[in-house]
Amino acid sequence: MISQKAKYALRALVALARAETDSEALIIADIAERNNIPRKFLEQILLDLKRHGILESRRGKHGGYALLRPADKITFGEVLRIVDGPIAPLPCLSKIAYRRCEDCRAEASCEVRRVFARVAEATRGVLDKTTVADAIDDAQWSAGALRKKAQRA
Amino acid sequence: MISQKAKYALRALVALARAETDSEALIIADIAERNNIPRKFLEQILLDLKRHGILESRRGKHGGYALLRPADKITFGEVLRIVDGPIAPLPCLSKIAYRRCEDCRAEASCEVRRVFARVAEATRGVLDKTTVADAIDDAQWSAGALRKKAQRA
DNA sequence: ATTAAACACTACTAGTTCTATAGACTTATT
DNA sequence: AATAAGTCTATAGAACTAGTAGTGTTTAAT
Repeated sequence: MISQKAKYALRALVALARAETDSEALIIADIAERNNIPRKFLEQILLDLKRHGILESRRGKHGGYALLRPADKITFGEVLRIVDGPIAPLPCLSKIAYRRCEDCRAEASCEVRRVFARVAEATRGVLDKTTVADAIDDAQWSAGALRKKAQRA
Repeated sequence: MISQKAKYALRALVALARAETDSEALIIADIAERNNIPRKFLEQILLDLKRHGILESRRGKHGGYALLRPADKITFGEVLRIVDGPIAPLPCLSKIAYRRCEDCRAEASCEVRRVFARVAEATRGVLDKTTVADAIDDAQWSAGALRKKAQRA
């Protein structure tokens, strides 16, 4: 399960990506209210995303948040790693924070690790390839439209 | 990240599956010691797996634990659901414990949900198809042996 | 019948993480 | 100067994690 925080972060990014189209900046209070996110909690999240190079902000009147990069350059995986930490199912499989499983006798021959290496690969295959822009596109498509994407790709 | 408990459970099952070949029962203390698992903690875990139809046990002298089903009928997914609860990355995507995301305005059009539905599918694709027997086989194979499995399948 | 070996069950706990909330501060606009 | 917005730090309750402890029950060997 991803955290509530990650869910909020991703919802906020989707909202900001939609606003991007009209090149308007959004203020925290609006994002929070429109997406059922506790305002003060969202403040921390957006600030964190800013510090990690996902968002930019302006203070004062007419301030607000906007994407720093285009929505098709922000992957779910990147956001998740910032907000929730490693995606890997085991510490010994993490790219960003490798840690040996202290109680594991021999990592190289660990059966559990081998299976979860495949899990990690599968989830990264989705998360590191799916961008915020993709998520918005998906939502606009009806069932039949999936064919069209396949054709384009 | 899966819990430490799940890691212990899977390691214990691998040990039991290996013992199965020689049709011997293993006692908790041995499994614990040989796999670096706290003994009393493991007791709880194995008991839970027994209650869920994965293991059988005998009490008293010459007692111990054994797999109730053959190792190729026990999937990682099943074990994980018993020990850690739902595998799904969002409550609204869980098969065994569906729960609406309370703060979500419209589930059907939720962009985050759509992306994680693909993640869920990918991880289930591995976890529900990989058995304890597979895990042991994998570990015995050298690199080239992967080809052989593909041929068999 | 006793004893020892093993599983069965319940309760508890220290530490950590999650999900916020609160409040003071800084910056920009009007 | 007043107001609207983001920035930063601290705190706190609830839930979860990873155990530990202790007692009870069953089985087999003597």
